[in-house]
Amino acid sequence: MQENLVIVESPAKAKTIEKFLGNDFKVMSSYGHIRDLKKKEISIDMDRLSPDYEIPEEKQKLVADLKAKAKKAKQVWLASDEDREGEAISWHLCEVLGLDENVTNRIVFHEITKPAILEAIQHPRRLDMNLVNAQQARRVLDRLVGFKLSPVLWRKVKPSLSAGRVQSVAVRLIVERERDIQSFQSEPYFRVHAVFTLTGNETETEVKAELDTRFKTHEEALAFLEICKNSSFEVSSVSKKPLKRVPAPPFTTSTLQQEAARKLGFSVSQTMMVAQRLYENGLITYMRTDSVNLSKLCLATSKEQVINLYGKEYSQVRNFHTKTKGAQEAHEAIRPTDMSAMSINGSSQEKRLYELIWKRTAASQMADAKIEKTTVEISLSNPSATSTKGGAVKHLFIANGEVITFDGFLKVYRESTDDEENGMEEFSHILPDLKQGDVLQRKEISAIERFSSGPIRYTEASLVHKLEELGIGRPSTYAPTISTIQQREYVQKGDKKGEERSFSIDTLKGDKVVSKCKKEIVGNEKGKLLPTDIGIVVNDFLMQNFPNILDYHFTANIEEEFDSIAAGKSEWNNVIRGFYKHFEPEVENVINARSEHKAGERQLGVDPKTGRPVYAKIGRFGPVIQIGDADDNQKPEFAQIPSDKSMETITLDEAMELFKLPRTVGLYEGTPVVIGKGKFGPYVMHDHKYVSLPKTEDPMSVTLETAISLITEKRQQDKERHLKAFDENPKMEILNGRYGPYIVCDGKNYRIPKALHSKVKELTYQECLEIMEKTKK
DNA sequence: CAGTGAGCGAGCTTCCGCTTGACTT
Repeated sequence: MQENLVIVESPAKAKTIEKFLGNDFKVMSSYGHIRDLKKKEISIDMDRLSPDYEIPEEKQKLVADLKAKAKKAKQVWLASDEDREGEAISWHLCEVLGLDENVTNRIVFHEITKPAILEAIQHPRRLDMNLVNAQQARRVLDRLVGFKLSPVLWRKVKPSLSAGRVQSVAVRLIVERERDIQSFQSEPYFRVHAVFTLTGNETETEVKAELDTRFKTHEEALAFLEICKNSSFEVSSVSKKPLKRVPAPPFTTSTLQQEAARKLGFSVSQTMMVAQRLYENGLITYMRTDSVNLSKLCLATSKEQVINLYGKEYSQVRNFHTKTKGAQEAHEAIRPTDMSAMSINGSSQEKRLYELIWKRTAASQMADAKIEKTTVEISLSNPSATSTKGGAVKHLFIANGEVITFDGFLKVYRESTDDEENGMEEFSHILPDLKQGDVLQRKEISAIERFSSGPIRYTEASLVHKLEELGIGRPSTYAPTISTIQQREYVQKGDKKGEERSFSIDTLKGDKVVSKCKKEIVGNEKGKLLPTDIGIVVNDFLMQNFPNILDYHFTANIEEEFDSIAAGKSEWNNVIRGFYKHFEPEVENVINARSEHKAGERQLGVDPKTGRPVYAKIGRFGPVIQIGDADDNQKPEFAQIPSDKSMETITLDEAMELFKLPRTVGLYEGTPVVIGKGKFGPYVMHDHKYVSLPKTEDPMSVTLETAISLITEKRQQDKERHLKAFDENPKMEILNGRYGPYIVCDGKNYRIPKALHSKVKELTYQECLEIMEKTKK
């Protein structure tokens, strides 16, 4: 029996540490927190503001096990993470396992290496109750905010909604960004590009340059091209400047999520799932971290690897420091556990994520990239322009060239940006050797119309980045927060279709200016976060009634108070009381404010036929249009607002359109024939069966006759659908679908080769099995 | 790839942070 029991948070960590510690030590895991506020109740005594903890059902067995092992051990070592949450986990362990907090050993380490663990064992300390209390304050505050605000939303907006310190700010960011985009006015401007030629000894090289001025109007741009017509061009200066690029720090959770999204197209939760597997297989360090620190061991092996692979001049050992607000740095940066493995075995996703992590880590230990930037100024002189304006033409063409003189870390890794327009090109542009006084020939000069671009929508990953910047949320909650706001339908991940826009290009070539008008699609965005009507209404409601909670600095400010508790300068109950004193009456006021109307409700006008009021509002099941009031003697009518319209902007006319369908066109076989509109377009419904309306038919004017013919046509089709059944296997059938005959078996579909289409009815059971086998992959 | 589609009438919903479960033979 081991004399020592060490308790850590993660089972994978426990396994590794046990190897370092020898036979006297048993290492177990708490699997995170073992105790929490009750799930379904507020669980806080409102008079004393004291929390009421319980061990959740799913943790009972584990806790019993820990208890038994702790009893047998002579010495228990609490080795949860060195941050607020970790300290609290240790305290809960003390309480639950019946350990004396005044004597129990508390140890911490920031990296899972043998020396770090042995070092930690040498320097145990006692539990830090101030830190524990800071955590209790954090926990209680979040519960109060969440469990007091959410019910207000149930009453004023829609049941089952939620609000919280983190998620509500995330939604706010998205709603405000969307409004910024809507109100952005794009302005046109004109940039001038030139292609010159330099005639040397029997060679002719091209020089591309851009004018240093952007014109506001088409007229100015054309006037400038006119000046160019009989201008001469000369290199007026050449300057060379060395630049350097430095590698990005190693990955944290947030930067890993961003880069995996940009480079691999992973969603935030996908990244975390793949990383979790890599971690469990011992391939990378812990994936939920805000630290950019690397262990000494990693620095040493990285150095060795870089020198081996790329040579000594590529190596540069670097230590990085975290700048992120509120970072708690309980772990290392995310890195391969063994830098000598450049790649691993595993699924393709695992391989790709691992390689990304390897490259980022290696690059962080590599030399700066050196770049030589050349700037060439090309002046133009025009005799006639000079005479009219009394001076030389004031504009200059600028040609920029960048040559990588030493690639350094760029050999393995370059960080991406969210700005898709500026990709790699800025680097590789090479200029010919030019000298001051060189005369250039103009080949082509074009004025291209461009448009100022507004803010861009958030992606999952860029939202995480923003939250981190504001100090809101933690590495373990970024992914869950992103999914919560989508689950609540505050936000949707979707595509925003671009709009077509035309722009002008005027090109001066020879003595002629050729004008063209081209078209482009702009603003096409994929996988961006868009606010829904519900998200907008909830946000506006919370902003109006609880602006302090939604304040972007609320978390940062309250964190200062938690820090003060952790430093022993304030008492945690007082901090919570101070907050609740203001918060509670606000909640009471809002919930008691008697109002006939739901949040976000808007009257569009009156129904032209009946004169009853028409509203847009969030109904029991989402955004609806309502005609009439609930207390009318005539019941109100409802229609769902389709997803391509928004509650904020829908007009009375558009709203009234919604009530024109479904409409009954008549009776057939004694039951009504109804024309409706579903999510797949207009349809005919009769006797609980549906037939899609062809695009050529207008749902508003389609007649009973055509509807009936569609119904009978469909019946005929259904009859012909079942081509063949088999006695051998009732689950197998040959069906006729939109794309011809196919085999369906146990819910799965298999295509039949074209050559057999004419004789599908003769296919035997055996033959079908063969086809299925072949088309499986 | 292989068909889809309504209207909803009691009781419950909800927070943020830690961490991975998964009953047998």
